Amino acid sequence: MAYSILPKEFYELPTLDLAQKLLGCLLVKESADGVTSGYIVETEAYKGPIDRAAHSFNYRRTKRTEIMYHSPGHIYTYVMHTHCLVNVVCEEVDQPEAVLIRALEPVSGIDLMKQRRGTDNIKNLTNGPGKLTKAMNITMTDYGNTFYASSLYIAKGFSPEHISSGPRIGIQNSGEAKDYPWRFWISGNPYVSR
DNA sequence: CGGACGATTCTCT
DNA sequence: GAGAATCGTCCGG
Repeated sequence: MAYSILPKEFYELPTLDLAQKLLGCLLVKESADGVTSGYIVETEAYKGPIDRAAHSFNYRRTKRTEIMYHSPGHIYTYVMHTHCLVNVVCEEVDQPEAVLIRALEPVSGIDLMKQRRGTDNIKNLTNGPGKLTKAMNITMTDYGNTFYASSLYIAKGFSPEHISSGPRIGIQNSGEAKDYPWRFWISGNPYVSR
């Protein structure tokens, strides 16, 4: 194992804190055709109970959101249109909050990412939540596993010099929640989605 | 069982 | 900036 996997204790932080602490960490996926990895450069926090933009708003509990009620560090994958999105489950059991991973800076397995994405433009491989899952072959089969004990895991990376924050993206119909500044990214990083 | 609805992306204009 | 692609989940009948 070449990377230092973060232990499950790492995830025992408030959602907004964890969303920022995940920036700079290394997301790694081991699959049959190779290993891909990238630094997390952009995240969004979804605080279910009080957040109209979250699937788990007001403790809404369905088959899909069930995993958010589990312990922190679980993997929540979700199919949106034709794409799969990946989240880190946060907070204690029965507290349905999560952090969406929106963008990565490619580190290894770049040729494989290019092949899966059908482009040679490195900046276009993982600069969006649906793009990075395709580049790394993250699918619904990862749903319910954990980021500290599966073929999809998060390892120690670097500490960003400066973090920016702002409103989240793609949630225009979420009332007052659309203005919450719960999107975080590494300032100046060229792989941020927008 | 049918219909509405996206935490998106790509392709034009 | 607008529109289509396209499909699992969820809810109402």
